[in-house]
Amino acid sequence: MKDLTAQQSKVLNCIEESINKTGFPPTRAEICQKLGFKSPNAAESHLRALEKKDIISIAGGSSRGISIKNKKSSSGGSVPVIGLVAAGSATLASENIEREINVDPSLFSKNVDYFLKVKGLSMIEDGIYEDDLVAIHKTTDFKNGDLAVVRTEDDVTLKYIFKENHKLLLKPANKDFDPIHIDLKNESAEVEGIGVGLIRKN
Amino acid sequence: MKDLTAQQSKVLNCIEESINKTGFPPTRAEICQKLGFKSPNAAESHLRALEKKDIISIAGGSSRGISIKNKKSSSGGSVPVIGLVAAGSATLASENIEREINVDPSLFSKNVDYFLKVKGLSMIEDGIYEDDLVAIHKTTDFKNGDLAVVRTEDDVTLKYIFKENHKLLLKPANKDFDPIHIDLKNESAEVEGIGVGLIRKN
DNA sequence: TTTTATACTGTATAAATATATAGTATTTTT
DNA sequence: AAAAATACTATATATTTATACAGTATAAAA
Repeated sequence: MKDLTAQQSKVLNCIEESINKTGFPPTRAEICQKLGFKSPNAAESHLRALEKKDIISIAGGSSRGISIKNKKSSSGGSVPVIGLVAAGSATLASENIEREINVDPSLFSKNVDYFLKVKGLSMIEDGIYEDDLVAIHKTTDFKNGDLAVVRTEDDVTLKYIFKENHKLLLKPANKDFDPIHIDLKNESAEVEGIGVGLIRKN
Repeated sequence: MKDLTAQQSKVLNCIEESINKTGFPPTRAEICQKLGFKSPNAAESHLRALEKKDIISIAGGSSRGISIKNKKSSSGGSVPVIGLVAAGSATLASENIEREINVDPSLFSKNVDYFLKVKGLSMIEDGIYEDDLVAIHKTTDFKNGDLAVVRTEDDVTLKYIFKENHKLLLKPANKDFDPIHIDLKNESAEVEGIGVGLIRKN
């Protein structure tokens, strides 16, 4: 999905606020009043930009004809939290799920299938701490440098991944930890997913 | 609650249908069209009856200004995201809100009033990066060592806070940044809230 | 470099809309 | 039996509202 500009976000937010508060979408003039614009065309053009980006739809020829597209279901997505130790086997089996949390699926760039609770300090230099919840998008695809959940023959680990031909490099972000080199000719390794975000509880 | 007549129920149903289908309430004319009335006043008087029975409210002087009363509370926890630059003034004013995200309120230890989008690298050594969203619980209370949103005379900043008598220490987590010392006898500073969590989007 | 997108002000107007007024008729409540 | 509510048609109009057109200016993309 295309990113919204700061102003477009404000307009979108203004629409949401209006619907929540009054029960119906705002007029151009109301958007202008709330955001301090002096011309109705300021609102109009932002609305058209949002429409172009498929965020809202505008019913032609009717007042307040704005509706927000792909509204998520009320409860939002419930996403399981899994301990890193357990991530190896049947990842999403219920016995591995520590809890479920509700998150806005639109929060992260890609769909989040589960949160991985981080153990150890191997990624600490890049701001990933013990007990942080790393949002994982399940996929076997990755680009070099992605943060990946990798299942090796005897472990599951969260590292930066680099692949060159049959050689896999799993690189930690901690100088006290050594990178892991895997030769796919001799050993097996599978990418379970990539990290697309992080949640930390203080 | 007073009972609705058959016609009033039809009109109410028509309103609900319109909101579900289009995202906004109907006009008088649209109600007439759907229910086969030939005069806009037919719809009007039914609406006034529904208003009198406290089923709906009608916003005077605005089109489609119908809203159905006692609706369920809106989506779970919708929490605004605010840029650090804007955090100073009218913090939660709509023009400062970049977007809203839905989060599980139980996710963090304390109630989250807003997310602060981090600017700069002053907390990078403790895993708080630029554009991270720090979950802020609005309060003026704090303990020494808390991560606090502090409004000084000319800035708003996110730092570790330590207070001893009239002296305030705002400590960054980056050796390239100097701690800020504030003598409350000479300068003013206010704690706007404390950080209770963090969300990062990759 | 040119084009496209963003981000507005300012003015104007056709169309959409709420809303008042004047009726008629039936049903329900007091 | 009278008053009030219901349930409409019909017409009119002030206001709201969407929307087009003409500009200016800046930033980003091609």
